[in-house]
Amino acid sequence: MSTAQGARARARQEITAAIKEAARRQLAQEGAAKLSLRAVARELGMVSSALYRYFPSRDDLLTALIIDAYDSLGEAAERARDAACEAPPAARWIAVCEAVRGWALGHPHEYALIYGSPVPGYAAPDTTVPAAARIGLVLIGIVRDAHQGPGLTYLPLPAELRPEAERMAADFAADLPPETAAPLVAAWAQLIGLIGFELFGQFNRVVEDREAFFRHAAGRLAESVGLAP
Amino acid sequence: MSTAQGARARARQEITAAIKEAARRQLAQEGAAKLSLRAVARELGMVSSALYRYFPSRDDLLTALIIDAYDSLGEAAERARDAACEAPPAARWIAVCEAVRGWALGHPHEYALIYGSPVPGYAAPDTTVPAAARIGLVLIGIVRDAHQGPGLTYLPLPAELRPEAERMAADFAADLPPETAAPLVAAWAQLIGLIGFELFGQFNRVVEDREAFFRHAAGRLAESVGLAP
DNA sequence: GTCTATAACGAGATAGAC
DNA sequence: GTCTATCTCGTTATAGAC
Repeated sequence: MSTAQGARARARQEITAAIKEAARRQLAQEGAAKLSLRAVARELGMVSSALYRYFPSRDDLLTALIIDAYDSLGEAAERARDAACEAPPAARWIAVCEAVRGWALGHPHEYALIYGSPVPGYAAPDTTVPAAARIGLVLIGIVRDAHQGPGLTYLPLPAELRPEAERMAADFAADLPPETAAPLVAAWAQLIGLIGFELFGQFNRVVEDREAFFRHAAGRLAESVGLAP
Repeated sequence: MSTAQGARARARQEITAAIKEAARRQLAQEGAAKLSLRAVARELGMVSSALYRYFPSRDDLLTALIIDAYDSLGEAAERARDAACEAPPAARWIAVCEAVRGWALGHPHEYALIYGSPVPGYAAPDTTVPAAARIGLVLIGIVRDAHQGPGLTYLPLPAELRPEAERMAADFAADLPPETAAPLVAAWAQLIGLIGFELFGQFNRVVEDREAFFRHAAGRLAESVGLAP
């Protein structure tokens, strides 16, 4: 009986994975706005109503794809961090940035899904938050290591930012000085901005040697969060 | 006869403007991927084939919207620059950044059109390049003023970035030291990244006081391109 | 209980004849 | 420019296979 349940559960997982895979293909071809359950079902030789056993609605399928993308990106970042665990924090920071860029170049449509324009009529539920936070936690962790180890440099907080900085630090980096909270969040957004510009074509005819440019920018981001060069 | 032609030209311009306005409304509701000439025509009480007198294809309408958006953003940036022409370069830089953010918050769907995910099946033609460059020229101009006036500080170029930096400087900032080229381009991408994160909801539950956070980040971007604080 | 298939709904897009 | 016939879509109700 447990075998039968195991087999059923396995089949269910396989079909779920096949649905998501087909949906990702559709994502690449038509974009998230046009993701359609019927087209996914057609590609799998299923009937559209059968998909509702696996995803209660089209939006739930989208949510699953978003969570998968965040997790895939987070995993790539964590692997890069672990591979560079012997290096000083600034080098580890750069390695993680390059891993994020590498993931984005390898998964452009999933990148667009999570960091591109919102899908009209869709609002990501709170269940996406933990997956979305993974990459942020990796970046915070590197700064934390530097704070507990070789040291962190930071500029004094301007008065107008102090309340917000203290709130941010209390929320997600209670053990770090509040001076680092805003630069960290800004560096995170700026990292994604750099990658998005490359991915979405804004660097065409502007930046040629993208690797060298990005490595340098990532290094300056590391400095901006207080990591010693 | 010249009167008649003038009236005709005026009517044509008015209808063109009405079409773009309706298309922008559609953009806000359905997204760029689903922009359809038919829906635009319906909203205007026209027949879809009549639109082809004004825009040869859906892609041409999209291109016109993109150029308009870049121009609108560029104008906002230029106005902010001119309004702050008495202020020191760093303050002018921040004023321009805040104007860009203000424009984005006021025109989120046009922002998504130019800086968000690419529209599947659409490739922006070269005719969009001059409009897209306007905002960049404003930022470069501020750095140029600082270079010719109060002075600019910059770090030495790492060897691996020198060829690319010299190429970039020769392309769009021949009168500036090559050391500033890469930081300028990076700051431009990072500025858009910051704004995109706020606009697309990544700062939900992370940044509360968005104005203070952004002003601080813009100030640090100014420093990153060598403007004295 | 778990799944797939059929059929249908209301809404909307689309192609082509006229 | 108009009309119609035929597509698409998400979603649900229902029936039946395993």
